[in-house]
Amino acid sequence: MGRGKLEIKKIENKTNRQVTFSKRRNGIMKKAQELTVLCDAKVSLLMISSTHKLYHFLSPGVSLKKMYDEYQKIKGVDLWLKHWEEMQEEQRKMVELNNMLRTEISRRLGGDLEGLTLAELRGLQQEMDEAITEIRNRKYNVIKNQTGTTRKKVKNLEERHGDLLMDLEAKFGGAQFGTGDGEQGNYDSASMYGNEGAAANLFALSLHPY
Amino acid sequence: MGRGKLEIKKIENKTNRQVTFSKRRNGIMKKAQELTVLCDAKVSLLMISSTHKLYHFLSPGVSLKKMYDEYQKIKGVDLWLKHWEEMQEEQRKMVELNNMLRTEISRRLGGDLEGLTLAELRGLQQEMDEAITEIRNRKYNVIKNQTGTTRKKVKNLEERHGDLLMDLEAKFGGAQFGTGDGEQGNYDSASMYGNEGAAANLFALSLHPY
DNA sequence: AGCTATTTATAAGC
DNA sequence: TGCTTATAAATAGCT
Repeated sequence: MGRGKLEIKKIENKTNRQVTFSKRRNGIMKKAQELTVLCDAKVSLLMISSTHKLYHFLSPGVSLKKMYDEYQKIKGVDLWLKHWEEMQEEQRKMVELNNMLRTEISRRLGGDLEGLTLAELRGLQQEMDEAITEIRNRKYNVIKNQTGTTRKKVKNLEERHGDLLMDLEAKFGGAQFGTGDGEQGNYDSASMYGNEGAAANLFALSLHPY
Repeated sequence: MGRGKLEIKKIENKTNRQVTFSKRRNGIMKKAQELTVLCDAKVSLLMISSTHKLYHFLSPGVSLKKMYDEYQKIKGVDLWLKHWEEMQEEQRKMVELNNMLRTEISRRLGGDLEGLTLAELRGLQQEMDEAITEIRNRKYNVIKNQTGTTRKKVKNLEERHGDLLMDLEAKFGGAQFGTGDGEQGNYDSASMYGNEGAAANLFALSLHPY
């Protein structure tokens, strides 16, 4: 209706579209209101414009929630409950996964070993031995790349000392050389080049269940 | 519009009211559809007749719940939305925690070590060394308590062999004796007492982010 | 459910 | 946005 017939397809001119939205919005709201009064009907009308503004009509004496409840009763699906339950299930799975991860860590800290078979224990130990090799390599790598602007000579000494330690540890594959009291002093002097702090708490993650 | 002007007030004649509802219902649905297409708007239209029948229109690509959410956001928060957001926040925290746990495990498998300082690496290695001692003890404990109804003699032999291995490993603090190929056969024979299977997959937890 | 005289809604222009 | 007006659409009352 109007001066010319309008084809029902998206109005590309933005201003035009907004004007038409405004006019038709009022029109449809009036229709909704009339339907409510004339036919004693309950109407809920929500409209969101392309500019994300919301307009709505709701028959007097009804709440939007009641309308949706009726809708759900008739359609047989409780939208809220469905979403709620899906979310809870997701949460449950995540807690479960979380606990598995905690157990994994705990085992790598020497706990939670009771349920494991011999083969499992052996696998675990092997994994950890291999990992320790990685950590040891990384450790010496850090020492080597320690960048101090001063005391370069000390650094070089430590580097050579580090190489020596690495050789020893590689030969015996054990932890004694990396963590014993014997070279504690040497490592601390390496730490002085910028890596002080935080170490004690880094792995203090609580292992209690969520 | 029509043969005569209609006053906007409830139509008392029941049949007439139903007919008018039917006609106008179609009209308003068409209007909603046109508004959707012409103006690129999202429209939700629910109508419940005086005979409790429900009719509705919903713009394509929109869910009723989304419309409702937007409405609630603008009109003020109701309990559902509040709970919903709380739940999402909880979920977010859990994902974060999960990723921290994964990193912890990954580090204990020899990965993700790049960001760590020397002191942190040293702490990590020490933790793992101590844990391995626990695992080793547990391992020999399992061997000792292996309960077989038959082949007791073999068990005893293995027990003694286990003690010997424990002594050796304790002396050198390394993994060579616990995981090398050398005694693989002996350990497998211990496994025969009832702990077969599952070992290979136990620690195969995926480490990809949730 | 059709028909159609009439009322309404609204497109285009200002 | 608001007003005007020519014209398209919707529909009341009837069958």
